[in-house]
Amino acid sequence: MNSDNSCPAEGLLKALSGKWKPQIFRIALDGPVRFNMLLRLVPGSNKQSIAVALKELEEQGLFEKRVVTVKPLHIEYNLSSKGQSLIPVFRQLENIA
Amino acid sequence: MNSDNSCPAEGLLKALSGKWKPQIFRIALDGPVRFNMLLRLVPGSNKQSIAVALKELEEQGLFEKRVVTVKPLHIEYNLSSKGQSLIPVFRQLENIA
DNA sequence: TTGTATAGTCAGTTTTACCTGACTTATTGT
DNA sequence: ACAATAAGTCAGGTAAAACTGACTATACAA
Repeated sequence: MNSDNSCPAEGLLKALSGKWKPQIFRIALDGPVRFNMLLRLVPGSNKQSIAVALKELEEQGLFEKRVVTVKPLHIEYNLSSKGQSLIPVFRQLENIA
Repeated sequence: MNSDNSCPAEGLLKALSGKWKPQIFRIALDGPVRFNMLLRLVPGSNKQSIAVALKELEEQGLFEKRVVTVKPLHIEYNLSSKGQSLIPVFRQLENIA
């Protein structure tokens, strides 16, 4: 188990690491995301990977899951306040890259 | 191969991802780092992992390797200018965490 | 010349991450 | 009633990341 924290940034970096989470987070900047939507939007992705990524982003407290009880009844994921606090960081990374 | 870049931040996130790179980067904020130094400072690490991490950080252009030709002749790694541009981002992550 | 320190490499194994295809459950639309 | 869409789960397999222990090479120091 890793909670050594001599490096506080480690947890957040891990929360955004992996093959799909950066892309998913990026898309979530533009508004709520949904499972099948991501499956369509993220080229090369698959159900399992999207599901795992969404679960981890939620567990890490960056996304919030909610059931939307309108018309065709769906589930959406929004940035939590912690997730939103990452927006400027993410933008900064885009500038540097 | 992944150079899709619909997500510019992805490369930098990857460059700081993995079990050891965040800690190593964090230490490098305080000044030049060296192989055996990291082996001592990073608990639970091992030669191989440190070597791979340093190589990747260098390849990604965040670290610069140089041979220091003084007395006991050693090798040190410093933040490149790109690496330095990540400092405020890293600090921000520490604040959010 | 024997030993110690630095800075690694290499082969083999284990652990973690990711992928695939089949299956599920609930809610709609025709 | 039948098919479609949304949002998944599950088992099994492959690929990537990390770990271990043994080994190498160069420079000093005693």
